[in-house]
Amino acid sequence: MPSIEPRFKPDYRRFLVRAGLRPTKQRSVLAQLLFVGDRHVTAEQLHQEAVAAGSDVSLATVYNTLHCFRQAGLLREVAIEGSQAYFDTNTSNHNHFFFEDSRIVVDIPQSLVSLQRLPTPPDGYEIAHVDVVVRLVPKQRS
Amino acid sequence: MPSIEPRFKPDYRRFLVRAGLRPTKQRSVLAQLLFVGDRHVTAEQLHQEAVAAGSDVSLATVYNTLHCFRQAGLLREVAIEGSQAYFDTNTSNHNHFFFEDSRIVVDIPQSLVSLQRLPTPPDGYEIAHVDVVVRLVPKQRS
DNA sequence: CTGTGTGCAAACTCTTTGCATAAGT
DNA sequence: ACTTATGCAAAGAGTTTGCACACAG
Repeated sequence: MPSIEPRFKPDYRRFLVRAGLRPTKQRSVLAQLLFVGDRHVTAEQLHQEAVAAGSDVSLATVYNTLHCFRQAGLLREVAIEGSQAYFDTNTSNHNHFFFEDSRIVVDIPQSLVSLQRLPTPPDGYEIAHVDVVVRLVPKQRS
Repeated sequence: MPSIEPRFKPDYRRFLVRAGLRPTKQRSVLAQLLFVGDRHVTAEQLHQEAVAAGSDVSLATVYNTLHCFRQAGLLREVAIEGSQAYFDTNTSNHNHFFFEDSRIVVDIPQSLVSLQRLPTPPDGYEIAHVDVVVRLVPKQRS
């Protein structure tokens, strides 16, 4: 039986119910960690945060919950690095910086970049999403 | 001892030498399969093609060779789908369509899309590459 | 010959799954 | 009560690695 800190904000219970999800302790804790602004986390990161916060959620549940949130439209999964999945709490169509040294993902302020024109999708298809990732490396010398 | 079809074009041997790589049989075969235009392959795909072409290269060698080619600047690795790595024989800064149903990657003709302006990279960093992936799903109805 | 590449199998990482237990309504 | 979520451990996919053998120069 996991010892979940019972002092989670009840707001997140309502938040989950509104999204059509059962407000379990684990989901409340994870929601509380996730939806505090625009975040980009891996399952492993979120799991460690939850453990550090005193609630020993299992990694499998973190995965389940992330996919559950994704299906509910609360998160988007972004493919940036080969093997690891990043989950983005900002579900709108926006762009990302990726720091290749630290493997950190951050949003690019909306105004700083924009596509001049979208390509016409091939027949029978429509555009689901446009992902723009600007990959950054440390500058060589000054 | 793998039974490699000995009729690989010697051009690819020179091609590899020019890139600073030892022209082994396996590398020649893989180069011949890869560099016939703009291709986007996974390791598994390329391995199957090589086997189908009669040269039983091992999957490990396909991985080794792909990374070797990437380091030599002959390929670029594109992160599109969570788990699988796609290798792109077009190393220039261009854009991609990704068909989510068939998981196929194709280049977007250069002229069809362009970034209006690139964001200024944060201090100490420079832009290594900009990846634009336009994700396509089958259109709902006609 | 000498050094590098290859093949195999095992290891590894990230993710998913099956099943018994626990929690939500 | 009934249903759905959780936790664990095991399975799974994709990729990497270690080591003996083979090949290129």
